Amino acid sequence: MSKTTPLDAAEQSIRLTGAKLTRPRVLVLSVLLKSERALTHHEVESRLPAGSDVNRVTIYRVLEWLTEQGLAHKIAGEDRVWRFNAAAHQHTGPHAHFECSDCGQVLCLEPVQAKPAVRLPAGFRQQAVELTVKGVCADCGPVHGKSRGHGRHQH
Amino acid sequence: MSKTTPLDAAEQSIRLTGAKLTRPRVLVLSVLLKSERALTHHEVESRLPAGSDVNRVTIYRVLEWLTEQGLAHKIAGEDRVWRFNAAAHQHTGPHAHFECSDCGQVLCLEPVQAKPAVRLPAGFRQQAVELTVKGVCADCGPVHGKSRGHGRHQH
DNA sequence: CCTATTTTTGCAATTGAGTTGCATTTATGG
DNA sequence: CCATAAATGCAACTCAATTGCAAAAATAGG
Repeated sequence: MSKTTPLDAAEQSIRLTGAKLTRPRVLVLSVLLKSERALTHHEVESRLPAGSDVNRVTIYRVLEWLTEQGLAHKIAGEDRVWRFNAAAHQHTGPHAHFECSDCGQVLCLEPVQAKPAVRLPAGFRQQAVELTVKGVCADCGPVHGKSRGHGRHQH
Repeated sequence: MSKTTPLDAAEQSIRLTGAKLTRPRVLVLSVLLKSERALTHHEVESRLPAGSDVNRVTIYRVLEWLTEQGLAHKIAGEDRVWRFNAAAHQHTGPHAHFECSDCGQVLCLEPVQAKPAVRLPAGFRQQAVELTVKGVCADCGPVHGKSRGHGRHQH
């Protein structure tokens, strides 16, 4: 009953795509799997095991590839920076994200039940609905009393 | 009962801010007012009257300024390009956008009635909800029968 | 195990939206 | 008309992301 580590999970998922199993792919995917929120390219880079020495461009390409394979999900934030999260965290149906207007962090929210019907102009075809809640995350918000000692802003 | 032109409307709105009434501001705002959809910086630039000769940077700055003044609204698209539309088109309440996955065009949709309640994690504060419908716009969609003769894609 | 073949990587250079510093010009108040 | 604060124009810059191409893996087949 050994728990599967993110690394194992990553390796497994990548094998299933039929493409080559490479170190950068495994490492990047396992970084995504370990995070509960969507990560920027830089965040992924800095969370790679020390000395992994994976090229910047390779990270971009792996991230892109993971998205194509459906193993990751790509989110455009207000700061024009892509963020990625592992598809394991994905919900189907209408997708909801939270975006912090202070630090820019993005995370997936529970799927919404009441999918609001939107009226599209004639000739328009709907493919997906995305709901983004903007606000302030716990780290950036006003600390009333509790004083959690971190609050690292990213801007 | 002479109809107010976009130019007049633009001039009026800008006067009301109390700031200087300048040619670039009037021209840019009137371009936004004339468009029913959100425009990128480049679209604004190319729609300025021939020979207006307004600097690229000035357009950025005017667009930014209009947003600060509440005269325009800034939207981040999947293609990491800002789009702006005149605030006259704005609705209050939960905001809905349509984004074409083909040409990237963004436009405002009628406000949604059923604001879906989303459950945020503890410590998170909600400021705004934005609903984005992704799909294919009339110009990019399959032309079944009608054959409208334009369909200019932008990618 | 070794080699052929195809993918991936790494590196360097490039793109393109958006920004900044600073000198010059312009709108407006007196 | 003049002073002056505010905008503009210009050039250079930032920074995420992309591209071309040669070098380096990863699998398939022997």
